[in-house]
Amino acid sequence: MVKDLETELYDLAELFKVFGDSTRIKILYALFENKMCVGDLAESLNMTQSAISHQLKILKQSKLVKCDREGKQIMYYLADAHVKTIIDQGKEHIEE
Amino acid sequence: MVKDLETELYDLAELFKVFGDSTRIKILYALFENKMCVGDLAESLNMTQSAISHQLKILKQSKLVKCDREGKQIMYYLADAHVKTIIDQGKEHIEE
DNA sequence: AGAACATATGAACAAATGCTCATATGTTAA
DNA sequence: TTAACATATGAGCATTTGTTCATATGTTCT
Repeated sequence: MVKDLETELYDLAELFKVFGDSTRIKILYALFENKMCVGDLAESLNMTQSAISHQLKILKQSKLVKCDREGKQIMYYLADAHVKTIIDQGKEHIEE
Repeated sequence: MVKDLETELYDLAELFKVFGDSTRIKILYALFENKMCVGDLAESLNMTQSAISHQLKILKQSKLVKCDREGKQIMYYLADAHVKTIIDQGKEHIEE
């Protein structure tokens, strides 16, 4: 799938914008270890269910997380290894 | 330098926020090849000198770029290899 | 010193963003 | 089918953000 450079850089910025929010980073970080449901994420981050759900929607649209329903709950998990790699690279930059 | 997790994740989000803007990504991309002065960046991206200068300030504060004065001009360049690595990882995620 | 060039900066404004609140949707169990 | 639980969603609001405009700062050359 070929895109012109302008579009590619725009999409890149859109992707990083998703990483560029504390709540979303915390969600992703929480999902490093285990998959989690919305309620547990909310409790874990001490935020409302609604706030978390809104952010999960953005993460899902960006294909950073995926989810499966398990009964009443919907379990969220990291979509692929890039997520962790990108965050780790960011960490390295900071820790200098 | 040790930080608690909360702070570390906050700083991470702040870093990615910097990557999360088209103008700044375009600037960084332009600097992949050569160091450039403010005026040339502005012309290259077809934006005003002021707009570019404001964004360069943010990039500099985040230590993503550095600069040296060369006569009347101030040459900007990527601060380190992480910048390119992070952008490349983002690209990989998108190109799937 | 003064003119010309290059960059930085602050205020102001419009657009984007994240949270809250209320409510809708969807699932399970009685 | 109804109640209870789990998640999603839309509108509204306050905050943040990026650009523009005007102007300040800094450098070079005459």
